[in-house]
Amino acid sequence: MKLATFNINGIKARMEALTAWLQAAAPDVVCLQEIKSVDENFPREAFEAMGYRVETHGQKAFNGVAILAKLPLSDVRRGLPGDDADEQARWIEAVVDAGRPVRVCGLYLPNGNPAPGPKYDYKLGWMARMEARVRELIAAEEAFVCLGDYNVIPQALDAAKPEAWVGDALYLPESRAALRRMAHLGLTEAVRTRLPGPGVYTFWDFQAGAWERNNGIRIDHVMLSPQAADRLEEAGVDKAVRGGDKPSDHVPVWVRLAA
DNA sequence: ATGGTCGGTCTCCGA
Repeated sequence: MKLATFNINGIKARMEALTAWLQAAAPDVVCLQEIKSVDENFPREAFEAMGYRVETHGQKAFNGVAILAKLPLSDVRRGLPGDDADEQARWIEAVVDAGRPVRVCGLYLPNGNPAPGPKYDYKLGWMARMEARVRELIAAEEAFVCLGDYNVIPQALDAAKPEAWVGDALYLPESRAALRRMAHLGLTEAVRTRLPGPGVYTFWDFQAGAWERNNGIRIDHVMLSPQAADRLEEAGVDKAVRGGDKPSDHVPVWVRLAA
């Protein structure tokens, strides 16, 4: 089973690039971030015609996540638990009903800039809530995968110019420590394991010729529960997508799990 | 060195 994550930065603007990649890469499951659409306006029929079930958790103009799956989905949940006042659409999960079921959690972790400040506080609070949900799922001892745009650069080797990110919310010690805490609960970061780097990036800014200069960072991650990590066969980053027509600033990241 | 680009929408904000 192939599972992928792709921050598309706007579904309307990305239909051509996204459908072309889906045809070529043929993931069984893909988690999308920054759909920037309410659920009613998401072009679900286009993906259903390609054989995907579609589950969205959107909002107007910003954020928004979705799961597309060629297999049946059950227990679909929208929103990260732990704060009923949080209206930002950044979390969706569902169980993929394969031969051996896998729970898929699609996430768009807050950017957090500028730091310090209320946006950074929200980021760290969100990560604490995610850790609480991960603890619940670990305790259940089921296979699950948390894929998405984490907006965290784990280590210096995950940035072409780490010195440029000092003081940024994506690279501050507290952000990296919060990500490490989830790893220490038993989650395996798939791309780190299979492509130990350096030079593996998933995001290149639209500005300042970042792509042409290969000034990238690795912030889109796939974290595997112990039961999912047992089944990890392969992980990859579809870097070439960044050089296509009307690209997102992120590229897809994927894993293949044994059936 | 420092300005530069997108997407969605309301003419600026978030990234």
